[in-house]
Amino acid sequence: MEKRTRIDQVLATKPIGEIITVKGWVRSFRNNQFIAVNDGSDFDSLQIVINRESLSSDTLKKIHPGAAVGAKGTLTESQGRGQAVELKADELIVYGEADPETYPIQPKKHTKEFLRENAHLRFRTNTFGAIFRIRHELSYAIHKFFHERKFYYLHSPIITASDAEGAGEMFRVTTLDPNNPPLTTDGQVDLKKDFFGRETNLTVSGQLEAELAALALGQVYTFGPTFRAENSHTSRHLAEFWMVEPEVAFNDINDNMDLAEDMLKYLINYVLEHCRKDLQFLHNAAEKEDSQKPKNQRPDMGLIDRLEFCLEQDFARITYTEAIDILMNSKPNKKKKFNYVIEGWGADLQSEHERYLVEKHFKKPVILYNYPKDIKSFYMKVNDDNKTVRAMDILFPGIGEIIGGSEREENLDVLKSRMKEMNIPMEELYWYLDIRKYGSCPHSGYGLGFERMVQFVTGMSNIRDVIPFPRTPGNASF
RNA sequence: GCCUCAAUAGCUCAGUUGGUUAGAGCGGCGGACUGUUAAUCCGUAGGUCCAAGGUUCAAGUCCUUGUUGAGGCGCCA
Repeated sequence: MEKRTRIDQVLATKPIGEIITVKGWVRSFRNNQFIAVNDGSDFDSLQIVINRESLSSDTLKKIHPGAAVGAKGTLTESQGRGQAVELKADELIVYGEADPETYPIQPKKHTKEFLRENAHLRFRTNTFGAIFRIRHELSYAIHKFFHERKFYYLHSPIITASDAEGAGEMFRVTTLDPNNPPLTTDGQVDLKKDFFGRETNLTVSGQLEAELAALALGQVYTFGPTFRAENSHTSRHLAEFWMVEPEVAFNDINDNMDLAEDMLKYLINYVLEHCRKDLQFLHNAAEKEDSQKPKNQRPDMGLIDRLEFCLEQDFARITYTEAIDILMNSKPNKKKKFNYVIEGWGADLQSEHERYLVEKHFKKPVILYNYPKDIKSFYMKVNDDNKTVRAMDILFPGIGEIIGGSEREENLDVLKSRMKEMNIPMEELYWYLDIRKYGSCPHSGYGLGFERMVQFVTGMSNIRDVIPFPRTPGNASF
């Protein structure tokens, strides 16, 4: 059969009267006559109208949802109502059958949980087609945003030797035989005999490496997989996820917040402009689902309205201290409705507090900054008050923390004493300290959880539904 | 890691105080149908009630343990 024309092109250009060939997968077969074929290039399918007499009954029997087909014929204006054009097929080939007795994706409503167990096939549904097209556009938009601003894409290593970052539990990387590892004379596993001659792990963050590059290239960003061996069971955690980490020399905490807010708005706007059909479907599907819920659990806004609202609003920017004041004076705190009642300054904010600030008090994205130094990482710049550090977290409705970042401590002595306080081994991170020794300067950066961004933009409540093959504790299928 | 809930047909679920042969919708299969929109109509098949143990005359239903899933918390992005 001839080369195919993509269905998105057919629908966009509508070359009526021309003979074209399309190839894709059957979504439905109606009235023994109409085949909805989707090739993934567009949310919409193309209706193929077959001539039953010209097809063998053998071929007809093979047309079922999920089958791969090719059709050649004349594009015509549709006589029916649901579509502008359709393809009158003269030839139809079934490339691959899909036995309806066993094919799990039938034209009916399936739950997200069921489709998650069939993650290899869920791309063929409307919902996941839309999600993964949007995921692509979003990752493209990230590169576009940074490229337009003269950032360099830095490929930070996946395998790292430092286990000193304190960013979470790590996955060990080894080629040693677990049943029979080489031992030292005192009976310990001899890591000198391991592949790299030392203990290695999968990266938990590209930040430290990004800092090295930023202090020469000026502004860089990483965008790659990140691994955390935390035993997290929530709808917003994965063991393998993708993170975007810009790092900019000479930026202070305020520049950092500006960059993050600009980026988030750019991404939201990009998706609104480029993924309209997919977004509209997800918007409608969510609306339908929400209408089943009790009134107090329904969101105030639909998906698209929520995204547009985010674009129009300046994000609220408040210090940790101001946040504590708001929370101390809040109804749920006074009435002890919080599981963790805020007693005073210094308390770590729980997700219920973050959710109150974002969803009840401000009702828009919130940037919290200047946290107590005791609850934050060693590399964050200590303020003059010597009590707080220039950390910032961006909180989104429904998602929680979507970005975490800071201005970095560029003063060698202060950094060293912070590392000492927090038991971070300095010898191992000599290269990180060298940056403060030679040509140190103020610099800032943050990490964006890419899947959390996809979650926000698609309105998916579970992070496992916005990554093709989710890795979570006890699950690495596919 | 902690807490809560769930598991019944391919899917989504119902199944009363423990009581005869386990129910529906969708999907499947067979048939009808040349303007359908997850088509419709008629007919039909389909079950190790998550697993193991226990209580009982009797367990889908009660108890214990385990497995898997969902939600919440912590860790964070």
